[in-house]
Formats: sequence, structure tokens, C-alpha cells
Amino acid sequence: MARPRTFDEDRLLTGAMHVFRRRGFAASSVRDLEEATGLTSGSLYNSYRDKRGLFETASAHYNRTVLARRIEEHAPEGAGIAGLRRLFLSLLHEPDGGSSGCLITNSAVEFGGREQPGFVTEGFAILRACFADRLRGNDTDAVALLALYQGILVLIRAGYDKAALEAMITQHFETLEKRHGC
Amino acid sequence: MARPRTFDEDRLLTGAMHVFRRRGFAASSVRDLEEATGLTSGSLYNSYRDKRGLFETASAHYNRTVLARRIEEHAPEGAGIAGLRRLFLSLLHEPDGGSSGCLITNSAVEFGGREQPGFVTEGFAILRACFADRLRGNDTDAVALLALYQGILVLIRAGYDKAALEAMITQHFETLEKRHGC
DNA sequence: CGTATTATATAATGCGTGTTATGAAATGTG
DNA sequence: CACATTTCATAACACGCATTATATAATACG
Repeated sequence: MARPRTFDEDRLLTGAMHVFRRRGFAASSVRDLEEATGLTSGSLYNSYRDKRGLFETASAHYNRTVLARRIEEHAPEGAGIAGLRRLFLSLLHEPDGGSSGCLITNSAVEFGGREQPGFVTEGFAILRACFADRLRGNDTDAVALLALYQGILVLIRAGYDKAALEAMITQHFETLEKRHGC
Repeated sequence: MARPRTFDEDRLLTGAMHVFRRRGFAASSVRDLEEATGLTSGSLYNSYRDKRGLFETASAHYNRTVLARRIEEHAPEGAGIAGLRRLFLSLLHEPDGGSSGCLITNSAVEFGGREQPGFVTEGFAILRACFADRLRGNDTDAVALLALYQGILVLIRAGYDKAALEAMITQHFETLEKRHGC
């Protein structure tokens, strides 16, 4: 056959994902991506056709590893509203301290107006379905939580006061549990 | 003295504002701005120093004319929660039908991580203060509304289903009024 | 009137960008 | 051991960008 690949695709996509998440799609230069992935542009173009192709693959990787994993960790099926509260609170603790926000939220804004990338609408759908399920089918409340979720990520990305956000989240879910209880 | 200006600065800033709102800061080319303002790049640089200077001026113009005016029109002092509901519902009706979203939300995401432009933190503060006041001082609920507001604008920018958003907003403020009533 | 001063228009500059050619290195198969 | 094939690295290219230099036009004041 032919020469085999020497890189670990998971590592590659994770590196590219971080760049896109921090800088956005357009502002991420191919040279940034070279540095983050360890590959050179020739290989990237050979494997992913162009910058947009790499973005799409890295974005799907985000939905698969970051979003789905976060739901599974904090609000799996049957976790109910308490799980959702843990999920929302988990947004406040970004590992590196830097405020990269959420790739879905950021891309939704960056590609706003134009047709959205598939992983954005997919991410919205995943979240809405998760919320509706943990709320026992209340779809309107699920949409409200989807909007709240996106808004929190906007504020986090903007470096907003995290103590205020934490207090807001805990109180919001407290009243939500009460309302759901009656 | 010297030669006077021939352009109407309000029109100029409004045109630039629309471009920045639709495309974002980085993706707005100086030629886009020439076309939208009717001025040539030489004049723009003479009057506003550089692209960033024009952006800051146009952004302040946004806070002054779009944001403040929207609050004044739908949720002026004393309008209470009913006013806030009108304010939120007004987000759904963009004049041109295009989904430009909100310049504050969009910029908060675009400049995320870096230091935020002044008009973003200012816009957040204006909204939070407005919400807290119309909620009779409940600051935590005001933060929740701020996040919800930002999230709605993300979804609108992404072209999300407006009927679902409208239903969500009306129901959300219904329960908010009840909770505020007891 | 003439001159200083500013607004506006045109043209040019330098740089970073995404992308593509080109060539070398490395594998499995005949 | 060659050969086909694919990965990987280096270099080059063309383009658009923000910005600056240069020139012309228009006003106010002495």
C-alpha cells in the first residue's frame, strides 16, 4: 500500500479544536493550527482538504468529546433537574482558566446570518432534547434552558463575574425544582 | 479655518454599525465600510484614526441609539415586568428580517478572552441595572435575565425557530410575574 | 486676495493569509 | 528489489487586507 500516518488523530483534532474555540474560525490561521497540531500545512491539507474541512472535523470532535461527555458526566439520563444544575455549574470551571467559552455558541455567533455549520444545529438539538428529557417532557422550559445555557456561555466568554453567575444558577434551579415539585 | 465635513455623522455611524453587526469586527473589510458609509478610506482614517477607532465610535452609537432606545420604547422606568416582556419579545422582530443579532452579544463573543471593548461591559451593566430596577431590586433574577437575553440573541443570530422562542418568552414572563406576585 | 488648514480622493505599500506545487521519505505488494 | 502510493516537509504564489503617502479641493481668516 502506502506510507502510513504517524500522527494521533485524536490529539490532532483536540489541538485544532482548542484553537478554533479560543480564536474562532476565521481568526485561526493555518499557522496557528500547524503549531497546535504539530503537523505541517501540507499534511493538514492532504488529510482535511482545507481549513474548513479541518474545522468541520474538529467541531464534530467537540460535540462527541466535550459536549456529549459533559452531559454524560453531570446530567445523564435519570439525573433530573439536579443533574441539570450540576451541568450548568460545570460551565463555570474551565480547566485552563482562560475563557474560551463553547465552540457551539461561538460558532453560532460567528456564522450568524449565513447557513450554520451542521454541528451547531446538532448541538442545539442535543441540548434541547437533553433538557426536555430531564424536565420530564416540558419542551418550552427546555427552550428557556437552552437560551439560558447559551447566554451563560456568552457571559463566561466575556469574562463576566463568576460569583454572580454561580449564585444565579443555584437560585434559578432551586426555584425550578420547586415549580417542578408542585 | 478649514474645509468643513460634508457627510452626516449619524448616517455614517449607522452604516458602519450595520456592517459590524452583520459581519463582526474582524470580518468587516475597510471596503465594506467605505461602501456602507459612502466615504472613502482616506476620510475614514482621517476622522477615526483606524478601523478600530471607527468601530468604537460606531459601537457607542449602537448603545446610544439602539440599546437605550429599545429600553426606553418597551421597558421604561416603571414599566415593571410587563415592560421587560415587551422588551424581550421585541428582539424577535428584526426590521430587515436578516439575523444580525446584537452588536454587544456578537462582540462579547468575538473579543472573548481578550479585554472586552468598553461598550460591551457598559451594555451588560445597562441591561442588568434595567432588569434589576424593573424587578424591584432582585439582582440575582436580573443576572438570570441578562443571561437569558444574551442567549436569545445567540439563538436569533443562529436563525433559531422564532415561534419556539416567542412561546418560551411569554411563558417565562408569565411565571416570573406570578412568582413576583406572591 | 492668498495662505493656512482640514476634508476628500487616488494610488501605493507591506504584510499575512489560505492554498498549491514540488520533492523527499516511507510503507506494502508484485 | 523496484514500483505504486500515500504521507510529510519546504517553498512559492496570488490575493486581500489595513494602513499610509501623496495630491487635490474647499473653506475661514488675515
